[in-house]
Amino acid sequence: MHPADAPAPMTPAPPAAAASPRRRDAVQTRRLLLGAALHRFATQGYAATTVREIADDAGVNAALISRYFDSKEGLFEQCLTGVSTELGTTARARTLDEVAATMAEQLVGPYSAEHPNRLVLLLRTSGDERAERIRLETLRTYSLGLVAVAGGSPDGPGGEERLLRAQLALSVALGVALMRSATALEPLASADRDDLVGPLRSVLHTLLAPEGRARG
Amino acid sequence: MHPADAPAPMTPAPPAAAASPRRRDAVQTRRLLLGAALHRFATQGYAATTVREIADDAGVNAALISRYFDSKEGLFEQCLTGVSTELGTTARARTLDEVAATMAEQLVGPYSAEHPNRLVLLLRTSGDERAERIRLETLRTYSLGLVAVAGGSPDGPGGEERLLRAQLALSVALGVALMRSATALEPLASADRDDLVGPLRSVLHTLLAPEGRARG
DNA sequence: ATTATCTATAGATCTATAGATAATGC
DNA sequence: ATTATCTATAGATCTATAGATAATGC
Repeated sequence: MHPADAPAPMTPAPPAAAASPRRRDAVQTRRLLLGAALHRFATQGYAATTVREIADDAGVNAALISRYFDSKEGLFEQCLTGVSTELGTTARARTLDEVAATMAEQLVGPYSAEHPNRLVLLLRTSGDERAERIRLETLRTYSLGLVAVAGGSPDGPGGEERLLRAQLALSVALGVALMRSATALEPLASADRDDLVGPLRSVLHTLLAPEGRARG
Repeated sequence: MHPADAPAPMTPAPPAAAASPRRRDAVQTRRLLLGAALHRFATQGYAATTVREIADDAGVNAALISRYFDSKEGLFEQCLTGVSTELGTTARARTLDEVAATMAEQLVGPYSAEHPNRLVLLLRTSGDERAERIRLETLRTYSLGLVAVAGGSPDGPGGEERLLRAQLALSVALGVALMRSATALEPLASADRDDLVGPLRSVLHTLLAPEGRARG
């Protein structure tokens, strides 16, 4: 009931039955760790999360984080990479309305509630240079994509302003994501897809639509 | 030049001259600690910040944090309280355009660049219950204020949607603040007041203006 | 004498890792 | 024999605090 307390492990963990034999599946273990890490890092941030928490959530031993990801830092980096490619795949929207719909879904997600939005990971920092580059590159690509969907170009006259506006639009999505993840402010915290899609559409059109069509 | 590296101390610190005698000003020390803490907590978050960093920035001994604020947690709480009252005082805007102007100024601030926006503190969590309450209350008050400025009421038919939209508007400001503080995404990161105020105004009107006037 | 400040440190983490244990494959 | 997993722990923090030091006021 208290979403901040104990994020359920990705898998109900060893069902505590008669001492089940050791699981022994490197691929699955890697997956479980990534999932648990994504959740913790997104919810609490990098520094506030311990490798022990992640391992416990995943139901495996903490030493395996070093084994499979070298370090906590390496695990964080892999989480970022995951979100980045995931975003790349999702970016199929061809119109601003589709972008709004996608954003709304990402905000509410199959995740949310217990499972926070993966987007917020793009606002979490670890201090690591390499992670920083991944994050920046992802945001840059995303905002350039927005400019393209809006039918503009980031070059030429007015291009920089279009890019700025796209980044502001992106800030909206990330801001909402973080607000929902970091606060219990109602009604925002429990707004559903349909509550969000309308306002998001308006904002996207206002910021990005070619002049003269501010409202969808 | 690297804003993330070494946030300049609030005061050039002991000018390293011939061993100056101990400063001895409790009020000033408290102020210096609060300022340094605000900066660090906003930039790095609670967990990633050490009391030692804060004390060094302020140019005083770390033990004084316990003395004047009981604990790191107490210091964080005081920072939040500060931002909260500061926001209360600023909230003099009577129109959406004034709100946009205020937001733009807060985003660029007398702070920014080296000094990050204080707003982002509202998205930083420490896990402490009391801090959480302060934060939530501040956000609630702010969003209710936005509804009022827009000439609406949070009660009655459509009231909840107006409140949701106000919270989305607030998310925009906080999202932009955090983006600028956490990433070097250009042109957003170095946009100035004038670059921001126009788009912000559009967004505020879109989200909050009484029907029919989407654009300023 | 009072009180602001600093020194030194106890106690509690937290990450990373060396080496032991236990499944699986041959 | 190989390799996934776990145990145990070294070493590096980090916070909080007891008690020493140094300004100021009387």
